[in-house]
Amino acid sequence: MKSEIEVFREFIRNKGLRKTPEREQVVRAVFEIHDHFDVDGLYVLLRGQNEKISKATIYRTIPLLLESGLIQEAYFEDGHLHYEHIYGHEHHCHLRCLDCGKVVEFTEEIVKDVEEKVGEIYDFLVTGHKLEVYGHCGKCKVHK
Amino acid sequence: MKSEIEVFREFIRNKGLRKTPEREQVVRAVFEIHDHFDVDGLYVLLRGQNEKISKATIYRTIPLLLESGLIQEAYFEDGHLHYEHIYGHEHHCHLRCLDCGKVVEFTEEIVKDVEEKVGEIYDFLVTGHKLEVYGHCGKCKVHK
DNA sequence: GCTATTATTGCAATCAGTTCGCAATAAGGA
DNA sequence: TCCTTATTGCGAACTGATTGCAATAATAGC
Repeated sequence: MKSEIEVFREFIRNKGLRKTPEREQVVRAVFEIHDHFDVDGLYVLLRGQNEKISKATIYRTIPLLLESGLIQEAYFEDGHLHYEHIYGHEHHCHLRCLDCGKVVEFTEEIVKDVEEKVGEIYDFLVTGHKLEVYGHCGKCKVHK
Repeated sequence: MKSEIEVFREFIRNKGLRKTPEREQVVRAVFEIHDHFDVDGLYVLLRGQNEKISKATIYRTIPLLLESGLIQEAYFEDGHLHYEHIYGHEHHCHLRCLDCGKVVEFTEEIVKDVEEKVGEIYDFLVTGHKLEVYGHCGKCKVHK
């Protein structure tokens, strides 16, 4: 299996774009965070590692990461999008606590069947799905 | 079954808030749109009906509609959230075309089972879910 | 019904996240 | 190595959403 940086380089080359240290630093940072992240989180992480990079460049790199399939949008919260890297990870869904914001990941095979079924019925070439289950976690539901 | 405006009035009363024509106009508009909507859409609709209302008031009313269970967030697109009214509608999921943005609604009972199962495993009191399946619709997949 | 209290509204100012214009820089082909 | 031009960083600008405040109007009490 190719490493994420290899996948990225191949993507960049195929698009006729240029390989730059800034873009590769973003890729590295994204796969260093084993959790959901946002643009500011990446910025703080990279700056903390003494990398010279501007927020504008991170913003400009995100669409490349999405298009290359290395990351995907996870959810919208606190006024901005949060992402997660997906390359090399099996697909998973999110279980979110509406009170404390805690997010648990789980996998559920059966949703694949739903994808297939729905795709056939509505004549879609289905490429993926996003399932978020929400409610109140163990700690928070006590007070309800 | 209570009408949406009755549900809203009851909610407002229980919260000790005031019944105002502006808020009720928003409720009416929301249930007049049988599709996904955003704040600007509501604003344009109401202004087109010669209702005097400010965007600030619509923004301030949205959380009330969410809390009362009349609407829910549907998806984030074009830099802002889109909502849909849910009171009086059976739950449904979305199938979205990544190319043209077309959204089809479908219902799938089996996701209820997933909710229950996941809730038990992770000790959550599950209250709902959001499932979005995406891919390329009949028209758009031709060009792929 | 009238009055007093105070929640709500509308407006404009503000804020936060994101995008964009532009000059300086640097990647990569010739 | 040179040349072309994509990319970067900076700050300004933009967009959606929130907030402070004076004017307004909904309700509770009389």
